[in-house]
Amino acid sequence: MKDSKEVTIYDIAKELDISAATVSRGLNDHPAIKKETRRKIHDAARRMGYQQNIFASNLRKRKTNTIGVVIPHLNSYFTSTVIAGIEKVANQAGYNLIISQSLESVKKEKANVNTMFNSRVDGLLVSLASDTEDIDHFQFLLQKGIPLIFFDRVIENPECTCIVINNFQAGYEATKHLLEQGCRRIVHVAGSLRSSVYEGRYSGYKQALTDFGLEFDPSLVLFPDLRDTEPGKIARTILAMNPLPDGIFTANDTSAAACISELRRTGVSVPDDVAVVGFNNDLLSRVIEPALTTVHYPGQEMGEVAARTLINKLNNLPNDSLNTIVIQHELLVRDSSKRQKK
Amino acid sequence: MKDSKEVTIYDIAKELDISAATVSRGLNDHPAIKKETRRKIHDAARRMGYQQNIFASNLRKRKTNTIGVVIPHLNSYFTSTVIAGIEKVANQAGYNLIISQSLESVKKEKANVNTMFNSRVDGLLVSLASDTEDIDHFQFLLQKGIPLIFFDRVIENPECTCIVINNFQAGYEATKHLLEQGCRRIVHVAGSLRSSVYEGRYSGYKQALTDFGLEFDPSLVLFPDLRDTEPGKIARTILAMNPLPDGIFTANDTSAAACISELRRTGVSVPDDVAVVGFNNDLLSRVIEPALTTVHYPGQEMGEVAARTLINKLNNLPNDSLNTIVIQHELLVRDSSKRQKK
DNA sequence: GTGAAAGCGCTAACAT
DNA sequence: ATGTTAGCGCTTTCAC
Repeated sequence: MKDSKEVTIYDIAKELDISAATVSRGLNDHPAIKKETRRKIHDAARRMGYQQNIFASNLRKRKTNTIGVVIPHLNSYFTSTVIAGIEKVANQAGYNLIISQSLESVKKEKANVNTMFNSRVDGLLVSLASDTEDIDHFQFLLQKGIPLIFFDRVIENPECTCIVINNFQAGYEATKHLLEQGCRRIVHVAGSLRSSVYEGRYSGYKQALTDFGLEFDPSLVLFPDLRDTEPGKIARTILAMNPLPDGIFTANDTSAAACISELRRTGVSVPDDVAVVGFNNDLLSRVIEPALTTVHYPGQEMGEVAARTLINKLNNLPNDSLNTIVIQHELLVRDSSKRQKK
Repeated sequence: MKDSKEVTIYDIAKELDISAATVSRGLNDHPAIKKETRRKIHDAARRMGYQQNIFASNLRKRKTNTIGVVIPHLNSYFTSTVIAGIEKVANQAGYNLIISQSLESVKKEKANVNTMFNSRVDGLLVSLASDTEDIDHFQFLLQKGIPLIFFDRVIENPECTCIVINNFQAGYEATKHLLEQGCRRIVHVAGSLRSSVYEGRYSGYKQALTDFGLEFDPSLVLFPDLRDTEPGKIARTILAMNPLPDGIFTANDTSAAACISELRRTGVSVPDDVAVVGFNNDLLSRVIEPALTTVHYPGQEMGEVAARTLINKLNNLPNDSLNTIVIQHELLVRDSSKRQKK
């Protein structure tokens, strides 16, 4: 059971024989309070074990200094770097974070957004669930004047800023790289096309094929469940193809890694028989043999930019109010795709 | 800017010509309110765009229905499964979560705990930073009657429940397995011994050696920075050993994977020259070639148990008030350690 | 530079 | 089954 005796500013006021208002001001380092008085107040607060009641404060101020973050999943290297970035900027600016996962479900996404709204977050940073098809469930936030910023998995719209990488360009470069290595039959392991990031990578893939004068072959595009914990399934599908492809571009590193290990187990050489390019620059991309060519995805930076953009908006700063901010990605060429020129 | 006009229960009360108290009860589905009235209230609330003000509610109830979670790092498969487990149980019981990372620093851990305390969390779930040496900075919570539960990285103590796996036993089994595969010169890649989990694994390793009549050789134990992103460093240290070891037991999968790929790159065969066992059952353990023998670490379950224990405590349920709850681990034998009997 | 007083929006005794 | 009333602890306007 909690002690029912919480120390309040009234207790401190009584102790020091001053008013609660002065204590409140002193605690918040209001300039109108004498240094001496301020010191006394802080001392007493420490001595008496005072802890601010944030609820009372928030209730009164009608502001929470809290930013809500809604993401599809916590369990990826990318996500945790994004959050690290957000946290860094938010903490510096004196904001706290509430983080929640939608687990790739619009329904849970809606529920989370509502909870956050009820918690009166000052603003929201959102990366959409893969089955989110529109952003109607965010409209009420905008109407209430709560700033909203999308990052990574976004739906572009005139009302809120989006922070993204150029997935089209990245997919294009990845595919182009494979083509330049001599690949002509390139499988694409795609993610759900409802998600902006996967759609972009897929389109980039198609465009690169076209630019190299190759015909797009739908049978070479796979749409597995990228979250599937059973790796190898994708690889087996690919191995069953006849003729075998000579290149694979996957929309994430996990499935690329699964492909590589399964292919090699079956005696297929990577990169010589099949060259592989992944996406994300996950930790495992450097550990796997051969090291995986992949697209570096600057999570930390994306998080920092998103948070900074939101906080600027909260402070009504000029903010260059760009509608879409594109973060630079980078194709990291490693052994899994490096071939001798044929 | 936010609309200054928030809809309150008074607005609803006026609209329906009933009292605010009734509205409050209706909204919370208090049984004493007529179904009919309740329906009217809910309808009006929806129609008028009412949203509960959680701060007012928390302030009044002196309870937040929020659980704080403090963890060292968000970015591991294990951590995200733990959080998934916590979230599942917490949500079912109507609790919200605040998550914060200590980034392996006691200092940040302290700050986070204070913030959570100020946010009046009902209870706290904590996995300690690796440089945390005592739990003095949690004492004030206990004095204030805020229940506290440690999980995974714990310091055992009489006052709070700890949820752990038996790291000693797991380390013992891992080492014993290597010994049974014929290994006699086994390197242990350890984590910081200040952390309970790594200390346990290390002790288990030593005990197994002793039980097999082998002398413990301190020069075979490495203490690298397990968070180091430059894999291969550990492996190079091992490769420089003369004679080469014939087995490696690492305290996590990442470093095991790094070792395997570096060893093979240098032409050392895994498992025949060197057998490898990791720890965590990370996703990459199944992707790497050969598949990594590892200790399965039941994160989801640990999270569920931790949350349930805390919530029981919050509800003053019997709770079997065990001081330490041990979750079952499992050694998963895969190819990286399977040798022909010599 | 400090105090008095009102009120943020909600809940829960107590009363009816 | 519903209403009255009194706060929860804080901030802030206005007054001095």
